[in-house]
Amino acid sequence: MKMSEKFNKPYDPKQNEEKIYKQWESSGYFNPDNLPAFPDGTPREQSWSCIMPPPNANGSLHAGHALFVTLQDIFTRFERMRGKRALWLPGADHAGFETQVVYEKKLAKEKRSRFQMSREELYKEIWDFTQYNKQFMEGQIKHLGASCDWSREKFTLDDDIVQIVYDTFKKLSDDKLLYRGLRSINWCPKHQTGLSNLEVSYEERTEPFYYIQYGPFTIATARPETKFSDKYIVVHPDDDRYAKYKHGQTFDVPWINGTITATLIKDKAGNPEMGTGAMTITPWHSEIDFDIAKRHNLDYEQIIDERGKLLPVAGEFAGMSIKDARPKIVEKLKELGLLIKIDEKYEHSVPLCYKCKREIEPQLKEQWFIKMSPLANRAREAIEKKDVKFVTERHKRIALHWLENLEDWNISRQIAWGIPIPAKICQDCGEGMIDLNNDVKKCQKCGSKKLEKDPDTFDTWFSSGQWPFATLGYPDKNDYKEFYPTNLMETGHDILFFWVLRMIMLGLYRTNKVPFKTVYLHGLVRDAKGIKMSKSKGNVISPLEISDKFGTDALRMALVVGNTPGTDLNLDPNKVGAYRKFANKLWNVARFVIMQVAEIDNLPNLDEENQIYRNLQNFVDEVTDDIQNYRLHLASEKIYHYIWHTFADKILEESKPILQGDDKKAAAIQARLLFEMLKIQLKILHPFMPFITETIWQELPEKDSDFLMVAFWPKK
RNA sequence: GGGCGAUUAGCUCAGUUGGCUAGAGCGCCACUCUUACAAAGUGGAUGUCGGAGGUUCGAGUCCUCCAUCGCCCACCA
Repeated sequence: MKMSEKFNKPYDPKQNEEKIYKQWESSGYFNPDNLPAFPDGTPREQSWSCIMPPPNANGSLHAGHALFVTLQDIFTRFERMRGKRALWLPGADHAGFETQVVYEKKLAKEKRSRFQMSREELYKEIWDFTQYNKQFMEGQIKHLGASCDWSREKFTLDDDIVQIVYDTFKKLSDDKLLYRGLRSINWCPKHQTGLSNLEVSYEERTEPFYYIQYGPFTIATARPETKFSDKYIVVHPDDDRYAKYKHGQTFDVPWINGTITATLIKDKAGNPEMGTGAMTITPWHSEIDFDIAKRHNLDYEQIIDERGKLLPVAGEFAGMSIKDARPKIVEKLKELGLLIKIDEKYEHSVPLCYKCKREIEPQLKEQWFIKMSPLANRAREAIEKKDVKFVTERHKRIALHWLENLEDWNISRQIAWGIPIPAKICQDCGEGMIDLNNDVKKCQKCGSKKLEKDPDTFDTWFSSGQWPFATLGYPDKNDYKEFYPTNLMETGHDILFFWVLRMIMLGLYRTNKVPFKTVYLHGLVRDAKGIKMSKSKGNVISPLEISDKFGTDALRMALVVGNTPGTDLNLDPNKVGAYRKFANKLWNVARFVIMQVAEIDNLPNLDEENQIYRNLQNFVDEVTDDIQNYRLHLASEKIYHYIWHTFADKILEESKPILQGDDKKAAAIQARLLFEMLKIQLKILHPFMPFITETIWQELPEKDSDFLMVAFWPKK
């Protein structure tokens, strides 16, 4: 036997990785349907599946993507080697709002704006943009070694996916879990769309709190600019200070733009602890106020427009932005003698658009809402019964808590980029009607024929929340029957609420089964110093650059070793460098062992009773147990340590005298031992460092499968 | 206002159900170009495991309190 000439030193990842990936791809083994049978000829029967969280098709991969690709690939390769029909299904997400925001930034750079374009033009442009990104992204995922089945790849805007999403929408309506309602929603004045509660972030601010004379009352507010037409004053029914006034009593109140008639409302929403215990309400721009108005059947009026400017009701202030108007209004209140005092140290949290950080301006809008509590209750039950298990106990607790008091979910978005909501809106009475086949011609409520298509699109999470069963072809495709429920959902803990829990709720709702049996949540990938990566800070580490420099295998190890589930990880290039060294170490170990074997003509059989060999088998069992229990951080470190400090440092060193001694038979036996041990080590390391292990495997003079990728996991 | 996590070598972090004479990588010191490997090897220094109590034969690991940092949740006019 002779060593291949390309078995050079040191190990060069670039020379091998791309080539190996192409070989894997053309082998067809990423597709579970093509996997070879067991050595004794029995076919693979047990299935295992994982759906890839579809990356947003709006940019290149970041370190977080590299982490999930690595983790999921490890599990997939492990299960495949254990003889399962392993399916890892890849996809891409149109990522509605997120993508539109990215695209709007691009437009802004080009001095363009979406408000100068038709919806159709915008949609078309973003479509081309995502198609380009999607392709680019797939190449990057391949670069990271992902052994996913590309033949089953899905996009959230594929026709069959959209059809399933529409069916769910209809079913929710039939089951009375969907309604169209006028409600206060989180409106972003910049992006011109409503947002779900999850898409609002809060910031603690200290702002002035104004005490204003309102007839016989003193009210307190942080937002005087909303108060123009306030004509209801609300106090708690049990507030003694106001016991002398009666519910429904009216007062003539000198107000900002003249005298108005105010009505007293006694409602439990009034908080005696807050300010003076008396407040006026602005139902159009506050959810609480709107709820009060509904309870008492009060009038409401829009004060601020969608762009955050004051409407004509503001009189002389009309057309001004809130920010500009506030000090001027305060000035006028002062002139009118209505301003009593200002508390400068009022601390409260201000709702902001999670993308642009502008203040959310609540607006009343007709939107589609999903009633969450029935869905949430089922999800809680499934989690409590452990139909869905969480690898990290604390995320389970967080999940259960979140599911306890879920508000209804606004799934309407006023953006072009997304799945259009299949509905018509009556222009006369405002009734919204589901219209899957474009055959609703007149209003089901008032009979009017003036119907318009609902211009809105779905919240992107409404469609991605159906991803597991939709990608597998619910309800009748073979993949659905075989692979659903999936085994593993691996994703970032930051989208536990956005995605994971929505999938559990919608999955249970649609299929009566949980969408996945186990949830593994990883943390955020930060930079070497533990600072969150961001483009503005300029500390973004590109996984592709790191991979080019150190090799994908090294990057993968750096992402896994010491990275406990759910905890944030600092990605330090030095750490990646350490695993490049390890790759080189393994390379040289393999060279040495193959060199020894190459000098022997007839290798004897392995002595399976050999103690060193048995120790390795025990070690394999331990590592197998770690992987099965999602302790990749331990498994990877142990394998690293075994290969370097047990096998290379001790076993190989102690073998040298035997190998080079006079007893040729003993040398041959020892060579066989080392060779078999090398193969086992390659196998158990393969899920973590697939490229180098496969490269070495293909240089072996004797192997038990054409590709290491489909070799069988060692066991006693 | 509620909840959660972290605090271990100079730095970044592991340490699964209590058994650790506490580990890894990087960094540091000394010596070695010994044909698997200088992207290496051999040897070495460095820690009252945030603080105070407690449970235990035994605690980095469990309990209580405290301190510092970080995160999440919550319709506080």
